Amino acid sequence: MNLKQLSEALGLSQTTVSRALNGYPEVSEKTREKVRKAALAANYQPSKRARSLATGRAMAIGHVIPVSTQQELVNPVFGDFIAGAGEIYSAEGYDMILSLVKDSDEADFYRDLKIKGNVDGIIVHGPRMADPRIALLKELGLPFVVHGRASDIDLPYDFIDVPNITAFDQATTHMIELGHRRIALINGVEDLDFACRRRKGYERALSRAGLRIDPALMHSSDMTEAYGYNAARDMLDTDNPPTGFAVASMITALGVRRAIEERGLKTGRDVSIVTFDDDLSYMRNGTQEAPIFTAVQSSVRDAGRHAARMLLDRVANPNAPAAETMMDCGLIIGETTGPVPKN
Amino acid sequence: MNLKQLSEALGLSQTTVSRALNGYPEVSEKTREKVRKAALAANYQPSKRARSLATGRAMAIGHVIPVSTQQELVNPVFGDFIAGAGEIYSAEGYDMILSLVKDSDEADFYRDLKIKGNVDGIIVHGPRMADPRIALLKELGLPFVVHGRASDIDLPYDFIDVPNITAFDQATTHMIELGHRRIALINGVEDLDFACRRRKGYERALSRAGLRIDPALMHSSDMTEAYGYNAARDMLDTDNPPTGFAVASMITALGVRRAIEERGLKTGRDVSIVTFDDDLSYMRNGTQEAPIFTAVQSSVRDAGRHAARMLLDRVANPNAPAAETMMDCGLIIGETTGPVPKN
DNA sequence: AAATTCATGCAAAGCGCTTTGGATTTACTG
DNA sequence: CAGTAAATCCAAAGCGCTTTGCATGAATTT
Repeated sequence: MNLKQLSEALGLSQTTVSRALNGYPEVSEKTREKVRKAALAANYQPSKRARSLATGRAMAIGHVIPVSTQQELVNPVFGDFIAGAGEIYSAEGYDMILSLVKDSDEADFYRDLKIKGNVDGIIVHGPRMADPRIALLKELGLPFVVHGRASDIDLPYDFIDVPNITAFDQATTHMIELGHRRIALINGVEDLDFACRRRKGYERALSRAGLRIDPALMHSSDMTEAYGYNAARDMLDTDNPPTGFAVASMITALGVRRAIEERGLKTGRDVSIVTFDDDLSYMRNGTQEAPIFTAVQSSVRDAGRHAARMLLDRVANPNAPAAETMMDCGLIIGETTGPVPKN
Repeated sequence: MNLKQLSEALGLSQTTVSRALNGYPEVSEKTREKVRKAALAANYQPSKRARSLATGRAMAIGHVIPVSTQQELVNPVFGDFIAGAGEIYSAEGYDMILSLVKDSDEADFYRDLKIKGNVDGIIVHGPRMADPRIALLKELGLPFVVHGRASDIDLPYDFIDVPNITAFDQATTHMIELGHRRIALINGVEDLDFACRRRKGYERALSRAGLRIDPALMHSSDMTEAYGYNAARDMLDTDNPPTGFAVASMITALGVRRAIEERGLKTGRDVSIVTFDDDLSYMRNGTQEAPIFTAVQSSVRDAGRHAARMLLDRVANPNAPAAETMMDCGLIIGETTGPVPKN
């Protein structure tokens, strides 16, 4: 059933039927109601393809997920971010198009995306320091919102981020206040902007407390469970092990805990952990029960919702001034931190 | 730059240019080469919208991800599955459209998908027992591949699955052979087909060994970390605790381990765990280093790749006989299992 | 009653591509 | 060299929708 058939069945022109269905004022309420009923009865849905060709709007948003070439790692936060964004899209009648792109050939990919015109806008994931994508997208005129931020960029652009510096300052300071002096940082890959900021926050807290920044205590890699385990194990097995860990993700923190427990130590008593917690749906920490990990927490799902709204606004209004959203990020105290042990 | 402009610039008709670019034989190699070069130089890409309207093919595959209404839980395996599938799609020029749908209004959703025509086929995720979606999709004539399987359905349909029964039989038998007699099952939600099968495998192994099937040792819920912890804790705190756990996902198994260690017990010595392991990229178990968890393992990313290929085949050839693919699933021995402790 | 506005509906022109059916040119046969 | 087949290209008709520009008749005003 298409428009033509429906309009013939109704004895109306395609124009009128189309207008009736799309809420244009040039059609009487009586006709509109009649058309609506007929459409419902005939199970009529306008073809997305035809519609978007005619309107020039794709009614779709692209999510471009960079896949790090070495590891082929998919960041576990994407699932929840996308779930959040998807809620908004489907409420607004937008499709979500997902593309996983090797970080090597991203530039071409964006260019093609614009030309092929199958999306109205995109969400940029995993921004790096001074990320070149931002200038490119601006130049292409393809609406976008960055999930995260890219430092050292002059252009104004839309982004939504968590206060990473503050968060890791807070996390580190919390341990400092508990008496910890040797605090390790188990960070993500530091050409990613968020990781860089977390490191800055960590360093700021140490400096404020007059503590030395020790490169031997700072690690940076893809945030897997194994990485957390390995990094923690190596540091714990030295002569002068850290008593606290600031960790960039729950998954990695689980690995850290594994290393701690394996050494016969007790997390929270012998060694403390504060982690960043994206509030992943299958790994809730304190949302339904008492928190396990002491953590700086911010819901990535909420971020997804918010980012989607920002992008749809941008699509609707390309010339509005750039919007910058900062998510809330609170320290929640769980069982993985405690006063530094005396010895 | 569109077809018309390009063809005018070349002094050729749109037909010829289109044919040249799409590899039709009616155009000389010389012309084709000339056209190709011009297209490249002008950065020409055919509009996806227009093309799919003309051809009737959307060049897009839909992934419909059911979101359980209570928990709003996104199964962490989707990320990797989609990463695998995405590789294939992009190699074949297909887009991937993701939709998260509340399991309540799925039927309508599929119907609309077909009518609106924005996908050529879909992957069905999270099949339940006797899942009604399969009959519906057959009836709609929308090509699909099921990730998993739905029991009790007579119709032939394409699916890719892991041998869940065998896998959990094997996992359970492994512990039985180590002397365990009280083995708990920490399963997913059992109206999902895969969970039901895993339970069958578990029960089969127990029965074969002449062990009693004890409902008190069988739990079923959304596979979160907290669920694993809670279920294990409750059972371990009884008078007659299990000495082994068969667990349906790594995430949940992490929770089980947490409960074990918290009780001052050592995993693998005092209590054993065998888990199902989807080989998630951020939680590798034995792929790069010695395995931590004893597990029945099957790469969900590979499954994604394979499912995508199956679906594209189906789209190309709607009347081929139904294809059923069974993934490999091997038991890998890690450190979380050991002989039952004597006491 | 004539002049003006408003409400309602229509025909037709795109949107940018693919593809059908034909026309024209070139190459090949006997 | 005429006659046929093959190669090469083109004009134009869709695909299913939105939207522009008009036409019609009803309602309102003077």
